[in-house]
Amino acid sequence: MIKIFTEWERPLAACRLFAGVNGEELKVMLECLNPAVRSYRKDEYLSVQGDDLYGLGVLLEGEAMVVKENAAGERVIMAVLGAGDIFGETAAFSRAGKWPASVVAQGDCKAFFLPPHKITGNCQRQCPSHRRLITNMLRIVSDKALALNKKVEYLTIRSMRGKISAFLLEQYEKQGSATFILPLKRNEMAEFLNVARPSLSREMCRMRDEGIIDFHQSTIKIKDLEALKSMIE
Amino acid sequence: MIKIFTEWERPLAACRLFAGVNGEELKVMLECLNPAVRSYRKDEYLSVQGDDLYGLGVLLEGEAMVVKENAAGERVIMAVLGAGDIFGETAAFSRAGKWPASVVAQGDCKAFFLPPHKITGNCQRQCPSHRRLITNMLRIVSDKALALNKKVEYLTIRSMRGKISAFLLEQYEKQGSATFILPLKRNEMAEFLNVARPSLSREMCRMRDEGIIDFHQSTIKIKDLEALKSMIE
DNA sequence: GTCTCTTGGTAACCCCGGTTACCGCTTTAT
DNA sequence: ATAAAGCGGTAACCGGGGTTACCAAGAGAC
Repeated sequence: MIKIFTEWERPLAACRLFAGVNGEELKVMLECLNPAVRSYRKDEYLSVQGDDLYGLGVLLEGEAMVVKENAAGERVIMAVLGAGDIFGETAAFSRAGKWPASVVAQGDCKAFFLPPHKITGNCQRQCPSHRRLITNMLRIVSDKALALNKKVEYLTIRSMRGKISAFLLEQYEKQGSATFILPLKRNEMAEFLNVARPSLSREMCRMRDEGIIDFHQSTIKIKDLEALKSMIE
Repeated sequence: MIKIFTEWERPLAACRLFAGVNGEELKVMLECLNPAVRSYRKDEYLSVQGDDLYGLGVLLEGEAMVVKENAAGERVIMAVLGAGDIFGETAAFSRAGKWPASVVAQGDCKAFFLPPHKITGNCQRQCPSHRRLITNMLRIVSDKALALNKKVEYLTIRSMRGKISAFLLEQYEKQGSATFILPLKRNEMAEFLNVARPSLSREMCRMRDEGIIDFHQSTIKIKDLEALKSMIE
């Protein structure tokens, strides 16, 4: 499968699963792993929540969204994936053999899937970096768990102001400026925070009227940082 | 550290970190890992949210609670630990070097901590089972992530009836009988579901009045399973 | 025994935020 | 260019559930 290596060298090099593995070794390992690349169109499902999971997913091209549907049928955005990102990593190595969430293509996508035993098992050729895969996975899954922890933090905030403030503060810290672009549209942001879209609009406008923030479309400006921080309580 | 092995053989054998490692090998590995055992009294903190994390925790004796405090100061119960359970596993192998939650002793406890490099690094003695530790960790952390996913599912249910129903149904499935004992007191259950305690009482009583459930203290009986299931929506 | 602490049921109040519906603006398709 | 779809602000309505406060029943402690 040298084709995979040459055609998607960049996303693979960026993939955290292969972190610390140099080009030549990566080529050897890919032959060893021998994954099958599949193509998807916009809005097509790379995986469906509840379906049997036979391997860890690696996104080579395009953008996809991890979406969780709860018992009430409400959709909650879990993550947005880009080229080189992996998905299904939590379920692949645990007891449950089902997809805990769905992955939907946001545009045309290409991806491949790796059965977990290809990562944890000893490969016949004894690739020197094979062991590296396991420790990489350990780190990836740990980070994932930590991100979920963060998600729980958001969800346990009871008031909407609190959620909005926590979200804006995180974006502010991530982007480093008091004026920044929201990475999500209103309905996506509402979905992420698990609130109703009109309620979100209403509350954000109130906060604007009170002089705490200012915004225009996706451009947002924090005017009163301290007030924002105190909102979380 | 043979003392550790002989004194806590049972909890260590039950510990998922050492799953698949037989007694003799375990003894050798413990000498290699050389952990320091620490004691705690009831209500003492084994770890404090936000503090620097220097290692993965292993509970040898007693019972402890993993508690997360959000920005609003509300406490949310994340898990209850028993002898042989580990904690801090998510944070230990990720980038963040801080405890994402606190661990509080529910009674007198004993525990030890293992720096992550002792698990992922090559040990000088080349213990045959050392590699096993890493794959065990991978599975443990994956399960953890999946459990957090479950937690997120609870939290994304908007109505209180839905939360109560989901919780009772899970207990019902776990305990296998329509009549069972709730593992949490009312205030703990309220904390777990992230709702106010009086509101929980009120709603449970309504459900009783409607003939869906019946209860007395911690003993609860599901009278109308179908009705309960339909509540989640 | 009585005192105190914990646990859990109850009721009144009222606010936050979900629901619905509508409208104007922007983007994309044909 | 015009239609169609998506996005986001606004307003009225009202109910779920948070808050507070009080009380009753157990559970230890002494």
